[in-house]
Formats: sequence, C-alpha cells, structure tokens
Amino acid sequence: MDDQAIPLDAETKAVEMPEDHREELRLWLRLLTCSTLIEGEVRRRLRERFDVTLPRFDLMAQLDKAHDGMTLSDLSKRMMVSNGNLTGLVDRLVASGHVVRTVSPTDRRAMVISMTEEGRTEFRTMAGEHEHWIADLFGDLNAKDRTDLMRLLAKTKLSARRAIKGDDQ
Amino acid sequence: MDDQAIPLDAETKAVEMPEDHREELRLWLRLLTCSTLIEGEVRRRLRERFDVTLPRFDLMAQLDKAHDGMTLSDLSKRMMVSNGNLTGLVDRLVASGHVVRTVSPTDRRAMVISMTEEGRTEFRTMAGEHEHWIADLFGDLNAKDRTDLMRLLAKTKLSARRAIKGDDQ
DNA sequence: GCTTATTGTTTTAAGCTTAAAATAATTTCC
DNA sequence: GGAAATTATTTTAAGCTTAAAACAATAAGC
Repeated sequence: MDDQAIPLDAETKAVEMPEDHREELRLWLRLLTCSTLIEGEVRRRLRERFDVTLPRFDLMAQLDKAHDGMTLSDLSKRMMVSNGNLTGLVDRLVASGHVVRTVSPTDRRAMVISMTEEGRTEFRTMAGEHEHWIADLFGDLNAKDRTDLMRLLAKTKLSARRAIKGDDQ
Repeated sequence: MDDQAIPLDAETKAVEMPEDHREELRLWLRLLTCSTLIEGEVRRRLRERFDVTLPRFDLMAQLDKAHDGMTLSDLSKRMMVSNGNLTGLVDRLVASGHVVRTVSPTDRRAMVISMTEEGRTEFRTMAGEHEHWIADLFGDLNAKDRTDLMRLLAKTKLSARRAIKGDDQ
C-alpha cells in the first residue's frame, strides 16, 4: 500500500528493487536500427553501382591501408570476423582478380593477401563514391552533433569492451 | 603557388574543392564497430546460455509484443529482413516448438505466427537476462550520456531515412 | 463476373558467417 | 635435437541472408 509513498535512497533502491533497464534496451535497439539501416543501404548501393558485396569491399578497404599486403590472421583481427570466413572471401576475390595470395617468405604457414593493380584502382573508385554516400546519410548532423556522437560512441565502445573482457575471467 | 594563401569563404570552398568527408566516414565506422561489438557479444551469450540464435530471439521478441500473433509480412517489416528469410527462421522455430503457424482466418494467403506457451515462457526468461547484459554493456554511460546518445541516434536515423528515401524518386 | 494488379508467401541459388575439427608449420622448452 | 605447445589456415556442417522467380489468393477496375 505504502510502496509508493516511502522514498528510498538510490542504494537501497538498487538492492531491493528489480532494476529497470528498459532505457538501456531502447538505446541498444536504436543503435542497432541506425546501424542496420545504414549498412543495408550501403550494401544495396555497392551491389547496384559496382556489383560488389560489403564484405569484399571491407576486405579491400583493409588491404588498401596496408601497402604490403596482410596475412589472413591480421585481416581476421581487423575485420572482427572468423578465419574460416576469410578463406572463402579471399577465394572469391582471387577468382574475380581483385587480390592475390602469396606464401609469406618468413613463415610458410601464413598466406599474405595483397591487392592487384586492377583491384586497387577499382577499389579507389568505389571508395570515393562510398565516402559521398556516407556523407549524405549523415548529412543532417551538424559539426557539434558529429563531435558529440563520436565521443559518446567512443565511450560506448569502451564500456562494451570492459563488459566483454570482464565476463569470463 | 598561392593556393594556400588565398582565403576562401565556405561557399566558394564547397564548390571549388573536393569536399573532405573523412569525419563522417570515421563516425560511421565507429557506429558500426560499436554495433558489431555488442551484437557479437549478445549472440555469443544467447548461444552459450540458452542455445538460441539472435535472429530467433529477435523474432520471438516481436511476437512477445504482439499478443495475437503476427503475419510474416508484419514480422518482415518490423525486423527489417526479407520474407524469404523468415520462412526458414519460422520453420526452425516451429521445429523447436517455440512458435506455431496458422492460416489467417481472414486471408488465406497469410500465415499467422504465434508463440506457444512454452515458447513464451522460455523467451521471457531469456529476455530478462538479456536486459541485464545490455545494461552491463552500456554500464559506463551516465544518465546524460544515454539521453544525448538517444537523441543523436534519433537524428542519425532520420538523416539516413531522408537520404534513403530521396535516392531513387 | 472477368481481367489485371497487388499482396503474401515460398522456393531457389548464391554468398556470408560461425564454431569446431583437422592440418600444417613454427616456437618453446627441456 | 625432439616432444609439446602454439600459431596460421582450411575444411566442414549448420544456419542466416538476400534477390529474384514462382505461386497463390485477394482486391480493384471495368
């Protein structure tokens, strides 16, 4: 009866009442929606305009930054995908002539993946347009919005990493 | 030679120089990283803890909100995935006893998907833990951070929708 | 009522993704 | 130098995802 009348301090409340985390849930759903929405559109345009998939574009984006190629493991870490996934992805990019596989001169287990000349040229064209798409998709955010969002996402990333790191050791 | 010495006003600059959109690009990559990081962890925990996949969890989350079931098309719109995708997803959830298919009484083309009693019970357990995971993952954000991020993501979502709507009509 | 267009779903083919197991080469440690 | 552990990659099996085509039922326009 008196539940609502008795004021509780934050500590007591945290211990005695089941906490309400709906706000965080809504935040997560909104973050996911934004991400899904933009990613889907980028996928659609990459296919429509260049007949390329997002994973292939992402892989080439990594290779474009590294001048002397990268090993599968490096790519795997950077792209946050499994090694097995990359095997097939690289197969298809080799078949289409965008990248080549070479055995590492220093480690015979490792494969070094590098872009071909044509792959690089084609990627740069795609990347140029891609940058404009992103600018357009984020076009209604002003300079302050962008700075604030950047900072908050950085904080979110750290928070998530902290939660992930801590959960099994 | 004098390029750097001549000051240009914003308008002139915008027209004559290739614009630099690296900031928006970094913003997008950071948004995507956050989303991927959290989503990956949620997937991992759902599998580990309940042996369920994220798409199945998401589908059940939609059904849990709608008391009298939903048609495939409704689910497709809400979940932002293709119809064909849902066919297989529902197949598997029917096989595991979480949901049932019934033909719509008003439209013989439409299938109404609804949760079974056991499916609902199991989902609520999962949803309860899931909410805590999210609260933990976002745990380092204070109340103001959350409000600000919520607002900025809403703005981003609108901006993206505007850009998507406008691009082919 | 009949034709046409629309809507709802499934099928198909291709590609993406993962975890787990298998394979191969290197490094570490006696 | 040889056994054991680690590291790099591939294979496998299962599931997710999409676009496009096929199919089925309903709605709209005459």
